[in-house]
Amino acid sequence: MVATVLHSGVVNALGADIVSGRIPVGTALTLEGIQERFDVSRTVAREGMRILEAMHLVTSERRHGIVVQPPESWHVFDRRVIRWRLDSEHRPAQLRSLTELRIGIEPFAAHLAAARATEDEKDALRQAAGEMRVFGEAGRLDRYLAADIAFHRTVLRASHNEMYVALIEPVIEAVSERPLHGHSHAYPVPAAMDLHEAVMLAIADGDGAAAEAAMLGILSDVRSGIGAALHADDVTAG
Amino acid sequence: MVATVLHSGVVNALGADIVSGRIPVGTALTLEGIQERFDVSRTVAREGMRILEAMHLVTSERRHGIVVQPPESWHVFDRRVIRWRLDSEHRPAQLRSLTELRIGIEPFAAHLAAARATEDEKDALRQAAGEMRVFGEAGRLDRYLAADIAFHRTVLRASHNEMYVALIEPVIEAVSERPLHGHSHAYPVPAAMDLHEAVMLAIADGDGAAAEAAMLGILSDVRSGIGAALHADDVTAG
DNA sequence: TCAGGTAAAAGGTAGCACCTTTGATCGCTC
DNA sequence: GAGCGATCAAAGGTGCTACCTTTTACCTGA
Repeated sequence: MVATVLHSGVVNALGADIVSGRIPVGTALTLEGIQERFDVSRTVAREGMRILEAMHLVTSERRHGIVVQPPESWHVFDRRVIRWRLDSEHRPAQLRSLTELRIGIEPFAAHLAAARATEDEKDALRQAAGEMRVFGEAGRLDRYLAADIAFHRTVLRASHNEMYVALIEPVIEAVSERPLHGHSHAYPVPAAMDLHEAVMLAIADGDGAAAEAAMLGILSDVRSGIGAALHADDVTAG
Repeated sequence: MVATVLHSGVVNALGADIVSGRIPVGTALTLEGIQERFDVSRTVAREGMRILEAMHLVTSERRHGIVVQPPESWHVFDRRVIRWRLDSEHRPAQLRSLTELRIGIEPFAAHLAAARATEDEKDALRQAAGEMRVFGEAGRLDRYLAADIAFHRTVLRASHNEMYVALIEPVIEAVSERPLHGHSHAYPVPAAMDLHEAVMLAIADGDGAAAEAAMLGILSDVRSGIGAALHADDVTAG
């Protein structure tokens, strides 16, 4: 928490506290309280609050103080909000949300990639799929996972849609954590390698429908893993 | 642009300028320049910059000033960034991105909704689907569109995934603009009403696969509308 | 070519005036 | 005496000014 700039220390600490629920919704902070807690000047406290306000974690009103907002209004795609939730006890809920998001967007991202991938991106996909095969068969799990991550990252980038691109980090987070999501069978399976190869070939071939279908195949076991949580009652964030 | 708080005026003006490209990437602003342009104090200028910095529209470095960042680093899901892009000459590109996002997320949102919708949400879907039928057959286009919007909004909300919920406004924006996306045939068609009804019934019935399939049907003509733009070269944001 | 000086610009501090909202107190009426 | 409106003080964010500190790009000169 060594802050090159002071306000980022304030933001990180308070943001994590709010997102984790340690500071409950509705709590009214004051600038003076923040100044004292972090031993900073009013300016620093105010700039920190502006940042949290931009994330919709708090609102600031005269006479009312700085009021912690409910999760519904948070900017849940903000990198820092995601990070804070992953670092809190809400990590499982955050990973579930991310995985569901991934299930939604990856198939059509593959479709778009088939239409828009550059030669460089196609090369990167070929290499990633190849490495998954090689390291998967060799039992090199770490390298296999790295190739897997590179593959999915490249597909999203190759969609050339800035919103899909913006979701790369969150999706990668979900990909990396896959084993935690009820995905019980041994991790590198031949079927997965085949499917990644199919996605790669379809994208290289410009066949959007095939790329989408193959990506759906990759996600099918993630979907069944999520299935158990589908009727979960505690799906509200916070 | 009447700003109850001064810094929001600064943020809105500069944000729109940056996002539209009127202030090119790499431009270095200074606090002093901002103070003069908007006739505000240093405090206000700094707080405004903190907000733009939180959106990753600018970075602020000593000696360099406040440097405008490239579109890749923007927080493209920030409501204000989307709004500014929609209000700029990049509106078509933004709508295309949003429509592609919608195509990705709505089917699985329907799937999730089938598992998680509350009774109230199911009621809202029934009502929206019913109104689409009634107003569609009566030729009341405005009411038909309103019901359509309510329907899609409710499906996303019923997914009970905060990330899908956070995408409601952007998706609605795309839904409202559908006619602009090469969607050429007359707007309220019986097939659309049938499909919305099918989604509603599947969700009410808890049948995720059916809900997803029906939603894919709703999106099929949006997808064909996008098809023309699939190989567009100017897909980079900014 | 490298060392050191210089200055630009953000980072940070301090403190004041002001505005809005809240809520308590006071006084008037019935 | 009870209720109701007016007034006033305090809280706390908003905004401004002034000034010092720190970083670092860039220039100068050996």
